[in-house]
Amino acid sequence: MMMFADDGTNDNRANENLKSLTTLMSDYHFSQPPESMTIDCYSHAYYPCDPHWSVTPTTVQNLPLIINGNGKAKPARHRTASVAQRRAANVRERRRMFSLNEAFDQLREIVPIFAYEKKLSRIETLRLAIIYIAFMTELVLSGKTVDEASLNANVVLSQWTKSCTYQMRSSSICDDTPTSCGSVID
DNA sequence: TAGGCCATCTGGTCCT
DNA sequence: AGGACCAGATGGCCTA
Repeated sequence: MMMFADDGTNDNRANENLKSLTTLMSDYHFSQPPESMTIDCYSHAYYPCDPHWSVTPTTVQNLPLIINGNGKAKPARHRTASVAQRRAANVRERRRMFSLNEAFDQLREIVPIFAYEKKLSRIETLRLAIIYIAFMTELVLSGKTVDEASLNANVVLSQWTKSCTYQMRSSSICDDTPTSCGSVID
């Protein structure tokens, strides 16, 4: 369920998201739950009523035990969130994801791409960043002088990213590790 | 039309 | 108790 209007282009998505977020910060706007849902259900229509959530506080005496990572049993946490609290959590989550996407945008500006006319997806950005870091590390460890490195780095890096982005697009050469692209410093 | 990508909602867990 | 973080689920949009 899309809560926001989506113009369908990546170029405008960030601005649209920013506007949507700004709107949400000042005036919550949520779709209403279907009439078929009970009052105890939250606005999200995908989920049925969860007995572990309640709009009214209750005791924890009758809650089921859950086993945590240490193998210890403890009472399931009874969430006594109101609809307003759940919606506030949704807003926080949207804000968090917006922040995450901002960081991805910053990373896209840093990672060099020469042959990629399309905006890098998040996973492509991460993979290319990993490879880029490996490349620069290898450059430093190669023992070349600063002048040699600066003289050759752009050329080598350009050729390398052209190859890598092309192959990344057509298949998944960089799926595994940075070393899968091989050494680029000779 | 299938698959990839993304935004969003949600509940669980951990931390303060 | 509440917030941050995370992963699963879902639906919309876009592209090959």
